[in-house]
Amino acid sequence: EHLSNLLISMFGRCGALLDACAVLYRMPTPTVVSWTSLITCFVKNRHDMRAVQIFKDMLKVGVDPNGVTFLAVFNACANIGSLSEGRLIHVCLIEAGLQLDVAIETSLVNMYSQCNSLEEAFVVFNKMHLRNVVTWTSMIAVCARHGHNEEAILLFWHMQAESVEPNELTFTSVITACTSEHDFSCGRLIHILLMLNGLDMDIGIGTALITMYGKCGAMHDAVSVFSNLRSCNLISWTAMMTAYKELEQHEDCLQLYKQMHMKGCNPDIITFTIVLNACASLLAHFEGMHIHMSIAYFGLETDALVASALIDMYGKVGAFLEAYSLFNAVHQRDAVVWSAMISGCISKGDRREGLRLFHQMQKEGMEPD
RNA sequence: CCAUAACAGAGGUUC
Repeated sequence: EHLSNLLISMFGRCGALLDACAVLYRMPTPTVVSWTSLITCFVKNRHDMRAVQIFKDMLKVGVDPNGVTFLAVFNACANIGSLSEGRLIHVCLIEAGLQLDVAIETSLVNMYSQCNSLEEAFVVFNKMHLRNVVTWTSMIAVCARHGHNEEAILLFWHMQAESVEPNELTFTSVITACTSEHDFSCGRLIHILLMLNGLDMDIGIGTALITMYGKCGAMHDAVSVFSNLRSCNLISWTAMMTAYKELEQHEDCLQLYKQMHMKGCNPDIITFTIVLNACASLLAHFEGMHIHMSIAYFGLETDALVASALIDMYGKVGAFLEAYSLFNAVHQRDAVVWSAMISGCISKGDRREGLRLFHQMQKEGMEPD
């Protein structure tokens, strides 16, 4: 039956869920490992509701879950985001009377935070006797995601105090918290820690650092991190361009865009909006048109994000015909597309047209913000 | 030991 169990998880990896089920149903006496393998299959293929259902079937036929089963099923609850289901299975866990280990408790923490119950996540977290890097990182990331940045930063130092070694994920999460808090001194301190073990050249961490320094106005530091990066990808290029743009170094932003292009790295929606913003600030009509051509080449003209940046750029440089024709070509107009077009009219001095669009926007069911 | 926990980093208009 070890072979059958392996078969189940193998089918799961291939996405052949029906075959996985068939194997289990053909087994004379499926064990807890068989059931758990099947649940894991469904979770991996994002059929989380079904996974929970299978867990219940398993209980019904009298097979007792073990720790691994709970890991899988808490994962499913986390993906569904159903707090009531999660609590119910938490009760099952307690009733099962299993010896809790750090992995089970961490998956509980994660489940509660994914279900938006930071309080319950903390209750579990605070009760834990042993917390490893995954536990701490999970808690830090969750706090940052919920905007509890000070808490995330405090947790990081607490973790240091307990001599748990942070990893790449830990660092990116806590740096993100520093970014949102505009906490330059903490960010710099963490940067120093990173330089001690060479992780400051890691692309993910480096990108987070660039953004942190950019948001804190420390252009010099951002550039130095960028130039020390082990390698570059689209995200790190874009982060650096964003830093330049936000600190009003628009020429440098466009310069970097050209460099990226020369290195053969293709821009995406986010990159385009950033460089278009830079063009708008510089009133660089020609440069903007050039970028517009690239956007058309990639077929991204009617994307709402890109279109609003294009309309904004054309509006600011005074090219209203272009702005208008783009505006008319966008099918999914969100509030930002409308705002970009309306403020284009206003800055041109055409208040009447601006007002007309404002009313038309409401008529089309778009709420102004 | 046949199944085994966090999966992070760049985002547009106006303010």
